[in-house]
Amino acid sequence: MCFDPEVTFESGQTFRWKRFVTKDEPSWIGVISNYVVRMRRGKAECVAKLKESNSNRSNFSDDIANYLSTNDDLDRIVQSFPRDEYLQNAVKSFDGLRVLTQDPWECLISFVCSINKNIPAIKMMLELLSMKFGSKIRSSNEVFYSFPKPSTLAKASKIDLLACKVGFRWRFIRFIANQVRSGKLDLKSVSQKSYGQARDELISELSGTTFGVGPKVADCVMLFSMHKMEAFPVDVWMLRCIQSIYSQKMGLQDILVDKKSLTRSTYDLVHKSAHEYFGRYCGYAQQYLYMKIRHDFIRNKALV
DNA sequence: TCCCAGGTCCTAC
DNA sequence: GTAGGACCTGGG
Repeated sequence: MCFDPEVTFESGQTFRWKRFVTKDEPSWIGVISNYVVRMRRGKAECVAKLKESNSNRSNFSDDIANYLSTNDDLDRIVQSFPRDEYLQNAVKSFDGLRVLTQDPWECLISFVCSINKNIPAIKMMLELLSMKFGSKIRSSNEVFYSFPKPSTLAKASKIDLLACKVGFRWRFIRFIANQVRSGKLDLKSVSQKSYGQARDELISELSGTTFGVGPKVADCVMLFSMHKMEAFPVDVWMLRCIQSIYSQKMGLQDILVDKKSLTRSTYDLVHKSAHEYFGRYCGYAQQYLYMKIRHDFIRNKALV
């Protein structure tokens, strides 16, 4: 299986993995389902398990395989991409990148936290939320925290949420937690629907079941937890990427000129064009492009 | 001090 | 239907 934790865990799709270097081999520790997992290239090891978990209902290797989307045929996915130089270079540069299949609830709250924040700040918020509202999982020499449950966040106070540095997002978090806890928003049933239906259901204006979930956050949940490959989250980085590399190829040059953000209808138009241009696995293409445009931008900044 | 950050919501045209 | 401002807050 082609999997590089370094690339995958730093690709902005997940925020709670921590990097360690032991005996000059880097490893990553994070929480998947009820397990604390140490991940190395091609190897996953259970470090600790949540005591309250029901061992009959989950199996370590199955949970890991599902999380890492091991059924994805990366060769076939990459073969389906258009032969353009920028994307092909991205695929070469970020070999081992996988689109994960995360828990939809954790993924949804993570990307609600991402609104108008940079990655270090998102990591901090999620860490604080887990420490304050999650369950402790003890390994031999360290303590980890599971991601908080909907019922816990649903009854969290404004003050306690603000202590986790989530700012104005506290309303979104508590509202969504209540919808999930009450069953009005059933993420499992959403995940079983088609991309279009599932996405619509997550976006507040159509369903009324969420608040604080627009097209970008919904697309992240579609791609990073429900494995809908047609999703193509368009954030500020993808907008820069499309403006500088793809606007002509996609016929969007007039629409995107000087744009710094997207309206709902322009977002949908960009998504439609991206789906047509990159094909049925455009979600994977987006992830390679996201890595490359950020990498190029940071490198260019360093050269200035 | 100002600007920005893996956006969304609300208001005024 | 759409542009423009507000929104918490930490860091550069």
